[in-house]
Amino acid sequence: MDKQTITIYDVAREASVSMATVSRVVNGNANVKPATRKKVLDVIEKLDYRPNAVARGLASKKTTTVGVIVPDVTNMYFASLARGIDDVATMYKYNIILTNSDSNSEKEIKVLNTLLSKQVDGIVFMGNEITDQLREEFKRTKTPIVLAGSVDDQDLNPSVNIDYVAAVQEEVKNLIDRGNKRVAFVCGPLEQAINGKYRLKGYKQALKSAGIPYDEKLVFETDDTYKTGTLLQPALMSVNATAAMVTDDELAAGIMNGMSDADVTVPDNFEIITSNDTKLTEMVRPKMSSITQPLYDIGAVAMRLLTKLMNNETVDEKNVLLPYGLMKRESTK
Amino acid sequence: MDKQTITIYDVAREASVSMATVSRVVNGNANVKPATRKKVLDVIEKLDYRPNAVARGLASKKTTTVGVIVPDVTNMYFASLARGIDDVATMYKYNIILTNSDSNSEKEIKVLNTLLSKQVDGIVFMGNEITDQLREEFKRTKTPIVLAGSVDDQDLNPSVNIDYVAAVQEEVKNLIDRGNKRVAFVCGPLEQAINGKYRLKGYKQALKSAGIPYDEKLVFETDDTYKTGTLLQPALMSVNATAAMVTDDELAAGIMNGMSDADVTVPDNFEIITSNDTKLTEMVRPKMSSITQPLYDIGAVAMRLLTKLMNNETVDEKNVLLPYGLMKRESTK
DNA sequence: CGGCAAACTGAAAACGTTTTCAACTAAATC
DNA sequence: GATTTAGTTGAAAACGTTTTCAGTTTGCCG
Repeated sequence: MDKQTITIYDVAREASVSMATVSRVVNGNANVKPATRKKVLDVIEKLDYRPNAVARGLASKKTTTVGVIVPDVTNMYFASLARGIDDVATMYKYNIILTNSDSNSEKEIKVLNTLLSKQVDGIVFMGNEITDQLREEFKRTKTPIVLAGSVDDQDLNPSVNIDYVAAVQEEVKNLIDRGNKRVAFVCGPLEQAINGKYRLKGYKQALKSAGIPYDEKLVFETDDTYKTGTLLQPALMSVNATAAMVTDDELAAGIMNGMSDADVTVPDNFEIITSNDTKLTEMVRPKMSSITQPLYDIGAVAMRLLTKLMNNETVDEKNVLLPYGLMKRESTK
Repeated sequence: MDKQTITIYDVAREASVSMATVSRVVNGNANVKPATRKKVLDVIEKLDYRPNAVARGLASKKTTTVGVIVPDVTNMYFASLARGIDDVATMYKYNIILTNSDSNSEKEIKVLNTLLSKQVDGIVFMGNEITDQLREEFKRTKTPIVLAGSVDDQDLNPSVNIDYVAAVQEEVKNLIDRGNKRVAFVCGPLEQAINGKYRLKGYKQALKSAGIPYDEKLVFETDDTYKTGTLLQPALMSVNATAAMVTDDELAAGIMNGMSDADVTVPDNFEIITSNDTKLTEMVRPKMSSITQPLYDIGAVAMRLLTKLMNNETVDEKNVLLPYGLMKRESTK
């Protein structure tokens, strides 16, 4: 199937110049006489010539395409980041190849390699369990990779995040200060550094500051889904938890609805704080109090950082921490 | 920046064969002696050779990449479709370049052209207002384009949808049968054929069958956002509506919460039916009754259809209608 | 009006594959 | 053992750009 019929050569012939000149005007090179430029431009218009980006990519070794690896676009958290990434990518004339990994390390590696084979100029990676093997692959390539909303406990790659430890610590402290002696920590897989290393650390620190002993029974490791959340009420009650710090909005919404369905009123009899501040927090009743993260900006800043890396500009700070906030809504007292 | 150092030529030299042979084994061509194949494969392994997809694309005129144009990935409806698309794309060894258009016709045209310049093998388009100019661009290219969850009133492009007219008609009929004399129709922009031509038609037909005159005051044209929904309660009350057929889940959630906030209980004093059956319908309280659409499948089937088109296979049905359903939850009596 | 720098232009070599075509080898047929 | 045939292989030409380098204008100065 012929996608493209008109080449730079056709334009050159029609305009009685060389391909080199056509290439120059297409690329906005200054060294072209205005008259020549106009002539070429007219022919381009007339022939409806559209440069072939593949050929261009081969010749220039730049594809103006970046890869984006995301666990699941269907998750609002990642969708927001992806949107931020695409917007600044577009701003800098890049396109994104978006791939879903389902946080499956095998898929991640596979997809990383197909992205590299497609010669992307850079990669934004989201996903929180960075296996040794994946880390090796990261190291092996010269293509810049930045992590967005994702932490690697060994800070090898540039990244954009918020300070998860501090944010969780602060919120859990508030919960404790309000009289909750037994605060549950409901999270996604603990193997993911963001949960097992960072957020859990914040939780423990808050406990410690308040002189409350850490009780493993209060830690609920889940799969981060709404459905799972809805089923958690009995377990939460059985350990006498009166509040929960939850690491995912959908999960938190599930818990909240599970509570309501069991006639446990939120926040009077159970307080809930969630972590991602997606728009879901406002759509649900009661509205969920949350750590606020600039989701869109995390993506946007990550992509901006990547453009610098791709241009070999020096970056002052490799691991960016964006400010977080605490938004009190109706799921806390 | 050198992304790739090892070429097919290096492999050829190291294995003492020609590049043609290496190309053959890489592409699984049968005409290679097993011994040779093994030798080449070993060298590939040893050198960690990874074929350059850009060069391949130039030589073969196939990029194994498809473009996906979406109004906004952040909208769960489109995110679900996108996920379906990506999954079957991956299944058929394609990658997707994902771009957000914000339903802006200018952006759509621009993005379409950059996708074509990148030589994508096909395009999945989502967006409901297909301007004449866009339609022209569609016609001009030989690259196959399929519409997913999007209708063009002139059925020029292959598409995958549900029968919006019938679905809305059926739901509105149910509302009327349950005694609602004044059913509002709350929708996104009427210029979008899916609203102005299809859904509205279903609404009118239901009215007509029931012998109820069409009242323009009951039609609320909005921008499809949650926020707008929350503000709609007074207007809805002022026209004495007792139920609403809503064309977007977030919008519907907004309306519902707006009602609750004004102490109008749903469904006792106001019934709501929504249209997209995203997971939001279940997360909100009361859960929203909805037309069910196989969102993921619409994307998946669209992509599958596209693969056929890209292979020049004959397709039996160009405009696919997937089955819809009606899911009663708690926002209707 | 000769000379020189600056501005402009073109020829041709990359870029890393696929693909065609011809040539070669080994097996099969008679 | 000669001939055919099928199975393997390699040389080289595409694919559509960018980029280098050398060459040609042009404009300006004295």
